Amino acid sequence: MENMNIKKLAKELNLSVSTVSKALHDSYEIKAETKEKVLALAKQLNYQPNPFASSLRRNSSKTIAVVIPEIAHNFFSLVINGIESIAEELKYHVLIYITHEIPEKEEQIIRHLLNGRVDGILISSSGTSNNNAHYHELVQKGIPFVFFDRANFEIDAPRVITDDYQAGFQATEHLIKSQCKHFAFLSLSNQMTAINHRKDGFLAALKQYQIEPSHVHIIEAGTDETLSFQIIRNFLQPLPESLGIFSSVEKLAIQTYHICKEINILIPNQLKIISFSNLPTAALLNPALSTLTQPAFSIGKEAALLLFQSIRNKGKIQPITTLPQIVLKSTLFIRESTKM
Amino acid sequence: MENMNIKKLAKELNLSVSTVSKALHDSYEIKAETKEKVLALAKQLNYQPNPFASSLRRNSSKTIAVVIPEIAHNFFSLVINGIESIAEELKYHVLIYITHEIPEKEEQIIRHLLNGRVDGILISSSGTSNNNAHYHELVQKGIPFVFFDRANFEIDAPRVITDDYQAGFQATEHLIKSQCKHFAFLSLSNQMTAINHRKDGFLAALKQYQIEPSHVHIIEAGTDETLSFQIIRNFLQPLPESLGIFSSVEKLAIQTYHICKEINILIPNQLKIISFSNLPTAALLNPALSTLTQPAFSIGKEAALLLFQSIRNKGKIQPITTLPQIVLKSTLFIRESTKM
DNA sequence: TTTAATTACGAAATCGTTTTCGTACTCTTC
DNA sequence: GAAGAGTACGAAAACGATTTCGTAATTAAA
Repeated sequence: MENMNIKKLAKELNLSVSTVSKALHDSYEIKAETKEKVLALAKQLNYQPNPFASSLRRNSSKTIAVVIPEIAHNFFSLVINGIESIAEELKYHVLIYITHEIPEKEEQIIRHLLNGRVDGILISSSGTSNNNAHYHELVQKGIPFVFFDRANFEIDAPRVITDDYQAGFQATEHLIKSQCKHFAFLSLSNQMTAINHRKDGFLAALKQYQIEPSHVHIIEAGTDETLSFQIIRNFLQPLPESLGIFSSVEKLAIQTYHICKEINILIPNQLKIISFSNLPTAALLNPALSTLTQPAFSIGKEAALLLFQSIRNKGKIQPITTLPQIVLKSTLFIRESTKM
Repeated sequence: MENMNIKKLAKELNLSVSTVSKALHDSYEIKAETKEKVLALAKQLNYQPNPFASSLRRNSSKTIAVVIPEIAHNFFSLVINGIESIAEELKYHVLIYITHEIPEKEEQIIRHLLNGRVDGILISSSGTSNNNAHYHELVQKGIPFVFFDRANFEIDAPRVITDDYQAGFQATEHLIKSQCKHFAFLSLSNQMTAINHRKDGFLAALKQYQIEPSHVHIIEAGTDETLSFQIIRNFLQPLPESLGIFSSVEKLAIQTYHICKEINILIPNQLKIISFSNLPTAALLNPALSTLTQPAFSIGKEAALLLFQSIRNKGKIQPITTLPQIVLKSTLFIRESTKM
């Protein structure tokens, strides 16, 4: 009795394979009595259908993929939590792929997923916007996908994002009102939509308050750890007067903290800093870090819901509707790192 | 040309399906010229074999599962990073399942995976040791699995763990030498092997230094967030004199920090604390947190390597060998939270 | 009583691969 | 030139489910 399968089950029951299959799927063709017998023996013999045979025949995998730049990152792991909460409920399986912020890696992963292994994909893009071919291939193949956080706006796919522009504006306004004179925006690259929206908000606020352009600094630190350390350190030496930093991602804020500790810059006296972050310890840092916190869990949940909606609608006639775009709000937490 | 498959490919090439399949797998039966033609057209038409048909026939899925208590947790996400690094190299896919620390959930997940969806499983157990039936079923079905961090020692499966006893001893010794008088161990439950080993090390150190048993406190805070907050808060009021806390997990240490902030307990003056933790911001906390840091990435890597070894050996005659158990060392970082 | 519909099941095709055979054909070798 | 070995391919049987179609047996309708 090494492996149970539907054939053995049928033989044991003196029924045909098709009858058993139908009984297991509660088909109207099978009478209640037979169904009960089948279910009972299936449970007793611990029968579980072979998922590959099933997927092959049905052409659906009950599996989705999550493609993210990194996983050891509070934001993304919280998003996964949200995704999992929905997937688990719908009995879907979740495959994880990590791009390590390498666009080519993302392309390769997406291209691989064209083979039908998954019914849908959730993507937080690592891509530069100049190569969208792989997304178009997904569209062509009819594989549903949803962007979250880092969306590609040139692609017609549903997305769940946050109010990055407004949040950026708000954070910057806060720095301005905290009497900063110089303003720096810490960015990973100028190719990521979410980060660019934050930057736009930053710049808009500075413009509105008529900040001298020479007092505005855009620092592109990149994704390489040691390199970004150097870039930030260089920027801080010599230290601009009354500097207010708006970090677009948590990692760069933490690096800035480390550097300040190392070269004895006092926060918030000499430098104020606010950052996008989902750090559970933001309030416990020395000094407590002011943050813009994204509703990461909800982002995951909403993105998953959108994806499953697309999966369900597949094949059906799509009503001419506006592209689903969900915008969630980040929350501003003012703490000591931006104290006057 | 909706979906490419091997049949269409064969027709296009005027070859049989079997020849094409063999050519794609570089079989010696096919001559070089034919192989080239097949490969060329396959690439041109963007042919990718259907993974389910392949898995069904080969009875292998090129997929592993990772079953963990939670994901929004520095330790586990770093472990996943390690696992992914190996899986990616071997072109395996990684499914993630989260138990939320619920043993029944773990059982259910494992039982589901008996259907052959994955070639192997990496488990950090949420289980109480009194129910091992699902592990035995895995053994019976011949599905390889490896424990990491939270192992079940009653099950004969390879495992990757850390030197929890020694680390616990070392941490406690450090607290003793920092002039603490009372000692508390913060635990999630008394059912998790790794945590119990840490506790054993804790108790052994206290015994060796002849600490009065009435000065030793074991706090089982449980996995529920609000409840554990209360339990810790209650313990700290009134505050035992010269208290040294050894937290077996990061989360409880962070909660302790929050509580101390709230009720104005000064660390390290009134209370010293050291914790197992992979927090990237441990050194930036107020005060900087002394930690025992597990080599999380390596744990993931080693566990994955063991698993793939088991997968490869499957079916082959197992040499009578000792059960693979890899013990990695945690690192002690002494910081301000345990300063005299 | 005949016809039509309904009920409950089974045979067989199908999903897209992989793999086991079988077999023409060429090439040695004695 | 007969036997044996090697080369290069094809036919067909798996893998384990799902689903279409067909059909006996019963019931309902006319």
